[in-house]
Amino acid sequence: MRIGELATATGASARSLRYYEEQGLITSRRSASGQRHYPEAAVGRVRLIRSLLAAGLSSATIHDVLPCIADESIRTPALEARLRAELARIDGQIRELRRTRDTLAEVIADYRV
Amino acid sequence: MRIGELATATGASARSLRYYEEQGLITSRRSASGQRHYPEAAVGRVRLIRSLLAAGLSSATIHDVLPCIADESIRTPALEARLRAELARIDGQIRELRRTRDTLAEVIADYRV
DNA sequence: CTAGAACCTGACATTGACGTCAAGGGCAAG
DNA sequence: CTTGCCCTTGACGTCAATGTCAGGTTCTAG
Repeated sequence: MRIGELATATGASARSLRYYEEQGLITSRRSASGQRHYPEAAVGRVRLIRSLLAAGLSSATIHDVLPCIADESIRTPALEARLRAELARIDGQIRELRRTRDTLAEVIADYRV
Repeated sequence: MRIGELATATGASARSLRYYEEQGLITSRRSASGQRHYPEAAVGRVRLIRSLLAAGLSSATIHDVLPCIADESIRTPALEARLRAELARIDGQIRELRRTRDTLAEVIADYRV
C-alpha cells in the first residue's frame, strides 16, 4: 500500500502521513526507490492517530502513548498513568462541551418564544 | 471595571480581551484617558465567548451568533439556522470524543490483563 | 518508449488565538 | 512629587498541523 492509497483510505493527506512519520507516529517500509509502503494495519493506526489528534492530544503525547497501545511489551505504569490522565482530560472536555451545548440549546429554545 | 479586573474575573488575559474587542465580540466604554471600562455583564459575556471558543467556534462565527444571543431584536431565521448548525457540529464533536474516549478506556482496561 | 500520474525531499506559507516586548501615558498611596 | 502598578497601541513572535510549491525521480498504462 503506497502513500496515496493510505491517504484516501484514512482521509489524511499524504503530507499529513509524512508528518506523522516524521513525528514517529507511524513507520513505513521503503522500496528500493525510496517510496513508502504500508501494511493494511496502517489504516487503523492512522485512524486512531487522527481521532486522538481530534480529541486534542498533541502528536508528542500520541507518540508517548501510541507504542503502549500498539505494542503490549512497552506498557508501563507510567504510560498507564499518562493514558488515564488523557482520558480524564477528554472526559473534562466532553463535560465542558456538553455545558456549552446546553447553553446553545437553551438559546435556541428561547428563540422560538 | 477595568481590563485587569475583567481578566482575573474571567480567566482571560488582557491581551485576549483586547483581541475579543478587536474581533467585535465585546465592546468597552473608554475613559477620558482611553482606558477600557466594562459593565458587570461583561463577565458573563466573556465566559460565554470562552466556552464557545473552547467548543471550537471561531471568533468569526461567534461574532455572527453572539448578537443573536445577547440581543433578542437581532434574532433572525438565518441566525437561528446558524446556531442549529453549530449545535449539531458540537453534538458531532461530542460523539467523536466519546468514541475516542471509549477507545482509550478499552486500552486501559486491556492494560491490566 | 513515452506521457502522465504518483512519489520523493526540502523549504517556505498559513491559520487562529493568543504571548511578548517596546515605548509611553495614567493614577492612587505615601 | 515620586514610586510602582495598571493601562495604551503597535508590531512581531509562537505553536501545531497542514498546505503548497519547486525540482526531480519513479511507476504504470498504452
